[in-house]
Amino acid sequence: MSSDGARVALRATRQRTAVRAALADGDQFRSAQELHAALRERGAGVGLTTVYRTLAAFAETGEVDAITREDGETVYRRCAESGHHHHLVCRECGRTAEVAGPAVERWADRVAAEHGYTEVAHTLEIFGRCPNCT
Amino acid sequence: MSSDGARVALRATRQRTAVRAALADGDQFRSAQELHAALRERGAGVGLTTVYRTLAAFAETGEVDAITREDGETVYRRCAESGHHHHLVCRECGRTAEVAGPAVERWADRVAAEHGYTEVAHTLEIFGRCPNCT
DNA sequence: ATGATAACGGAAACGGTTATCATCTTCGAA
DNA sequence: TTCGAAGATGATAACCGTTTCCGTTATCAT
Repeated sequence: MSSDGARVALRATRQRTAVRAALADGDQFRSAQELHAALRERGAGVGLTTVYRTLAAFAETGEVDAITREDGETVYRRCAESGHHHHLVCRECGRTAEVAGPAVERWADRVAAEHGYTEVAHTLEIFGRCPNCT
Repeated sequence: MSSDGARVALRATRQRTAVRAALADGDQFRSAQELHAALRERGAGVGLTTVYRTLAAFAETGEVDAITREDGETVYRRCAESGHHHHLVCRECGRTAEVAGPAVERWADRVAAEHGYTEVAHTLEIFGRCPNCT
């Protein structure tokens, strides 16, 4: 059980700072490629590879939320709430609300346990049309 | 005189029959590529493109379940239960159980309504390690 | 049987993501 | 302050599942 990957602090680099700054710029979910383009525009060039690595690392530590959209692309946003939560996403404009559902977590864990499953995780996203777009 | 855009029945082709037969062969979720290989092995050659198209069409009509795994690959299985349900998937061997969670459906709808969202849909998959693989 | 058109399928393109590997940076120990 | 090992970077090249392209073939109502 030496799987506590987030033990060693990440080194402080210009690139990681830049990615954080870019993330702080908005509260919408954005793809790695969009963030890469935004960084290039503001003059803080960061390699695409590094953007991917950095976002993956941030997601690992919980510093950002990462969700996989229906088309398979992964998008990131700095986390408003800490801890486990889900998202209510407008399929028109992308507006997102974070929602917590303790009951759902318990339900998922219980169902999995009833079937004898271990190391349980789950994905849950709610899609709809937000008030503005309705 | 159809009252709406009810879909025209799909034509009966050797390929669609073959894909159905391949799906009937097991009850695990399989990828389009796996099904394509299985079809080739049993001598019923079906183009990869056609396998993709056929599976997408079947998923559209509800004839098969399609879920997107954590790595982004889409996998298919013929549907055991009709109606809305979710899946408990072993991330090791792919074994799957279908689970219904009326309470979760209600929760999702309620949360979305509270935020003013309409035309609500949701995705929910539970991943874990099944008894055999633990 | 016939013709309109749905379906097919091999090849090439696509697009997001990851691997490679040579080079540069960080940071703690001396 | 200096030094160097481990960490981090990034341009490029794969990778891989999926979709598009488009000429050919099969289906089915008439």
